[in-house]
Amino acid sequence: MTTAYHHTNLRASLLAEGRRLLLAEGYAHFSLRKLASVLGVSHNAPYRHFASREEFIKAIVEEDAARFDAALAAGVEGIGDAAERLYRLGDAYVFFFLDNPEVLLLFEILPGQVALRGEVLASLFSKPAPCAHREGAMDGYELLTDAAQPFAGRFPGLEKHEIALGYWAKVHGLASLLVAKRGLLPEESLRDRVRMLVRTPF
Amino acid sequence: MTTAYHHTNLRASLLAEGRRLLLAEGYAHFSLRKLASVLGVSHNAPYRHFASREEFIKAIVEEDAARFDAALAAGVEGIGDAAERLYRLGDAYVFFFLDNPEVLLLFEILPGQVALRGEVLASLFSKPAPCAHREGAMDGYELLTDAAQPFAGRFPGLEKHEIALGYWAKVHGLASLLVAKRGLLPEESLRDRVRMLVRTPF
DNA sequence: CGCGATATGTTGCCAATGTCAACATTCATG
DNA sequence: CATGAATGTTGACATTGGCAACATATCGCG
Repeated sequence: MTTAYHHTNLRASLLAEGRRLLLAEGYAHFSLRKLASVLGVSHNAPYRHFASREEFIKAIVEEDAARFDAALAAGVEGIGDAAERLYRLGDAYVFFFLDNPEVLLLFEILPGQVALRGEVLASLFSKPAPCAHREGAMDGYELLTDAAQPFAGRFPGLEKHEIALGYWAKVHGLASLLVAKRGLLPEESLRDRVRMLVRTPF
Repeated sequence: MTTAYHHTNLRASLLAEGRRLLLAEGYAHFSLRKLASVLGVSHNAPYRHFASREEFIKAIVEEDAARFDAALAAGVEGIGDAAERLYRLGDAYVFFFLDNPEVLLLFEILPGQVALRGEVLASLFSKPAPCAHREGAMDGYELLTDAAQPFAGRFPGLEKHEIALGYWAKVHGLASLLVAKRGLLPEESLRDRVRMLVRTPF
């Protein structure tokens, strides 16, 4: 099989080793040629699988985005109550980045991606086309605003929509800050503290 | 003066034009040589002022960090009340990035910088060495935790420190989300809405 | 004023890199 | 087995970051 020519799954190897190299060397110093040489293939082999360096890095990030999506989906699986679903989504969001801080770095590498990645979140802040989704699917925007509903009365100046935004800003900001600066919360009780913060009304 | 040799303030020109190029071409495709040629100097002229491409980009970001600091400082100038100072800091934080969205992109370019830049914020999440500051200076950490004090009673599970963290996460997240996705809030009432959100207790 | 040190800018050079084109090998499918 | 599609290789080229050596301007100091 591995005839020294066909590398039996170069694409996968490139992605795996590429992620490691990318994180080790940093975006600026990462090079496709180095990657190719590490895998023992010619400097142009990667171009049979990816159109350019840029596209290759995008592919790596896309893999992580899929894992991220899966984690969010898993976090709310089987939860019926709207508010609880929201909280679980918040947990999953922060925990995923705490468990995979390098993914946040990768997300930030791609210009304009910041940390709104993931199919689930994509719909979170865009009013969905009416019923364009599969029926059972979670709709991020409705999920958020529904969960925000009970609090709407408590903050007279704010609409439901804005409460949802404020809430999600907190969740996103927590992930961002906690990853950027370790030690803001004691490591041993970190997850409990995050759960607490995520569940603090607004 | 401008004898075609000495460019009478190459350093400043490099920084100004460099920022434009960096934002136009993106981090990956920005090159010192292109910059030099745009300014009509030799490809090595920039190296008389900056040690490397990396250092050059850092210098650009540093300029913005200074402006950012200034904006934060200006935002709380003359405000005595602790809570109001906190809110003003939140306003200034979000507004600065709304007014200068490209700066957030630049901050994110540098690995590990995320958006905790600025001298003011640097102290925000690090317990300051006791009295290592000039007396009159604002101390971010105390500022935050002091302002959070009144709310501590309302959230039994959370310490003052954590309330402050949650609050700042919201502010930071707001800036991040609003810059990443324009149109989340209506443009005309944007600033008022932000002020409202920043002033919502926790 | 003059002169030397220093700052600033230039030219030449090199290795590393992204990417294209042409070619080679293997695989799959009839 | 033959032939075209995948997959991998070699060679070439322009661009780039960065070093070294050199040129010119500026400035301090006698």
